[in-house]
Amino acid sequence: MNTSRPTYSVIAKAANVSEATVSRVLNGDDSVHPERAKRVHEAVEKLGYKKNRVASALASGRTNLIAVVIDDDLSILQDPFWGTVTSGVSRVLMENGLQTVLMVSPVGSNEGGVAHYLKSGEVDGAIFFVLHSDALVNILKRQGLPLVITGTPHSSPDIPFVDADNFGGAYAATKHLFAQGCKKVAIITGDIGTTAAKQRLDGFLQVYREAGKVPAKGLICEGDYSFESGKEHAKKLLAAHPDLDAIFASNDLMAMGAITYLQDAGKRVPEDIKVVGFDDSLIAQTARPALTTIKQDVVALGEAAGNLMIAQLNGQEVEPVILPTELVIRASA
Amino acid sequence: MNTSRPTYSVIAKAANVSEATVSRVLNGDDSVHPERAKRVHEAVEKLGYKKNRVASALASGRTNLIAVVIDDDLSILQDPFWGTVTSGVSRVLMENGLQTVLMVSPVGSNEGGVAHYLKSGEVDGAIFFVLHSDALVNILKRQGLPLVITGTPHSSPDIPFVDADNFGGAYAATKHLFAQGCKKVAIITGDIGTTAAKQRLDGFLQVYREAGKVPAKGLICEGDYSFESGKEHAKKLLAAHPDLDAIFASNDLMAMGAITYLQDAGKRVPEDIKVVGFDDSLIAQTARPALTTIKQDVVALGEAAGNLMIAQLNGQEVEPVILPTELVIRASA
DNA sequence: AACATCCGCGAAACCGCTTTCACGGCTCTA
DNA sequence: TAGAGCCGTGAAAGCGGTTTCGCGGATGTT
Repeated sequence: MNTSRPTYSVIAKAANVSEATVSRVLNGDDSVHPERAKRVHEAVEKLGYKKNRVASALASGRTNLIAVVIDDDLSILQDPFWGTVTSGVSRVLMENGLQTVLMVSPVGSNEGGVAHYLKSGEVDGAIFFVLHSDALVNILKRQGLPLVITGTPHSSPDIPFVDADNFGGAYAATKHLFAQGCKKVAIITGDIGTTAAKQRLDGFLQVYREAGKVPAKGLICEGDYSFESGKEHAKKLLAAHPDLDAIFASNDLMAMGAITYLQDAGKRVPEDIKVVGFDDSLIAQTARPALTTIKQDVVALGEAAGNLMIAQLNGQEVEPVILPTELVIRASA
Repeated sequence: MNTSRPTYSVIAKAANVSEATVSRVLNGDDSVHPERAKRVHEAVEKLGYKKNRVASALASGRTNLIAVVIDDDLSILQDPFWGTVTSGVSRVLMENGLQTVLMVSPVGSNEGGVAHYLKSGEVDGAIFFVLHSDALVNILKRQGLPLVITGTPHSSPDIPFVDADNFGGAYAATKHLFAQGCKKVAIITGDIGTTAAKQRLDGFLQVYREAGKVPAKGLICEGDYSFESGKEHAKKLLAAHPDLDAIFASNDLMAMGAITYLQDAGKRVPEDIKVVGFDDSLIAQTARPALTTIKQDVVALGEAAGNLMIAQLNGQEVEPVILPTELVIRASA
C-alpha cells in the first residue's frame, strides 16, 4: 500500500467533531445528533474513507473472521462436497460482514498450527468439517470460542452441529431396494470412524429389522468412500453371494466403483443387481446407468452452519440442525 | 475469550529484558545476545505465550492474510477443480505462515464487498481465480497490492499468473485423434470469453493447420463447460456430420455429455466415434468407457500460485508460470 | 592515548480504532 | 430556585505489538 488512506483523525477534522464521535457514527451508535452524524457521513464519503479492520479488531477484540477448519489433508477439497459446503458457509458469513478463513490441515494434536491459530484469538469463531477427534474442539469450547460442527460430533453433546439426516436417507435407500423386490441387499459403508457412516449403517439395519430379518453374514462391508473401495467390495460381495441383488453404497463414488466392477463381471445394472448411492453428486447424474441416490442439500448444509455461527455470535441459544435427505430415483435402482 | 493470555510486558518481565528485545527475539532478529534470547524463549515456553496476530498486524502493517478471490457465484466450488486449486494454494501459504481468506463472490463492480475488503488493506495479497474482468485487478495493482492470477488474464500483461498449458494440451489431444486415423475431428469449446477456452481452440486449430487442412464448417461449437452443453452439441454435430469420427471437448464434463448422447444415438465409443476430454477429473476415471483426456496437475497449479505470491511478498521479481499438461490415454480414444 | 565506529539494548512513539469517564448544559422535581 | 438526573460529547487511556532513536560500552584506528 503506497497510497495512505485517511484515518479517523482526518475525518474528525473534516467533519469538525471528535474521533470518538466518528467512531460512534460509524458503528451505528444513535446517540449522536443527526446533524453531526450527517457531517461525518459526508466527510467519509468525500474522502473515500474505509475503516481499517485490523485496528478495529485490535481495539474491539472482534476480528470478524471465522475459521473454516477442514480436519484432513488437501485431497479432501477434491471432493466437491466440501467445496460446496464451504461456499454455502462463506456466503452466509459474508452477508453478515464476516470473512471466511480457510484452514485445511489435519488438526490431530492440539498443538499444531491450526490449534495454535485458533487459540490465539484471531478468529471470532470456528466451523469444523470432517472432525476426526473432539479433543481440540473441547478445548476451544472451554475457552469460550463459538463453534459449529458440520457432521455429527462423536462425544461433544453441547456443541452445536448441523448434519444431514443420514439415518433417514439410508433408511429410504434401503427401503426402496426392498420395495423393488430385492431380497439380498448389501451395504458398503464409509469409514466407520465417522459418525455419518455409522448413522447410514443404522438406517440400513433398521429396514432389515422392520422386515424381521437380519443381513446375511458378509453383506456389511466397510469401505473408505473411494472409487476403488467400491470396486473391491463389489468383487468380494459377488464372490461370497452370487445371488446378491442390491447394493447400497454410502456415497456415490463407491456406488460407481461397484457398478463398474459389476458390469465388468457381466452383471446388468439394474436388471441383475440394483445399486443406490448417497450424496447426489455430479457423477450420479453423468453415470450410465444414471445413479439412484440420496440427495442432500449441500449448500443448505453450509448455510445452516453459517447461520448457527451467526446466531451464537449474537448471543442466541442454538439447537443442532438436521437437514432432510431425499431419495432420487434414476436408472440404477 | 475469557482466559486472558500473556503479553509482551509479562514475557519481558519474566525474562528480565525489555519488550523491544522480546519483539526482536520473536521476530528472529539475531542481534540479540544468545543468553538473553534463551531467557526470552524460556519465558515464552513457560507461560505458553502466543503472539497476538492482530496487534502484530496493526503495528507492522502486515496481516499475514492472503485473499483467494473466486470471481463467480457459489456453484463454482462444486467443480472440484477449484477446490483442488484452493487446497494447493492454502497449503503453500500455510507453510509460509500465511492464512487463506476465501472470498467467493462475483466481483463485478469495483465497489462491492470484495473490492472494498481488498482495498481496505486487510490482506497482504490476493490470488484471483476465474477472473471475468480485469477492472478490479488493475486498480489493486495500482495500489501496490501483490497479486496473482490463476488462469491467463485478458489484458493485464504485467500481473503474474499461473496457468496450465492449454494450447499444448489441446494440441496433444487433437494430434492423438489424428494419429488414431480420425479424419473428421470436431471441437466443443468452453465459454469462449475465457482465455483458457480460446487457447484450447488454438491448439486444436494448430493441428489442422499443420496437417494442411481446415476444419469443415460446423465442426467448431461453443459450449459452456456443462454436461448438457456437451450432449446438445454432440447432437448437432452428429446431425450435421454423420461421418464424424472424433470429438475433442474442452472439459471432461462436456466430453461425458457428448458420450452420453452418442451412446443413446447408437454410436459406439470409441469404435465409431472417439472422444477426448480435458482436465482428467474424477469423472474421467469413473466414466464408461473411461475417458481419454488431458491431465493438468491441479494441485501444482495452486501451489504455483501460492509460490508466486510468496515470491512477490519477498520482493522478488516473478515470471508467469505455465504448467505442462499430459495426454492420458484411456478407453474413449 | 585520543577519537571515530560499531553493537546490543531499552525508552518511547506509534499503528488506527474503541471505549470509558467525566464534564457542561438541560430538563425535571420538590 | 437549588439539587438531581440525563444526554451528547470530547479527552484520553488503552488494545498488544513494532520500530525508531539514541545511549553506553566495547572495539578499532592513528
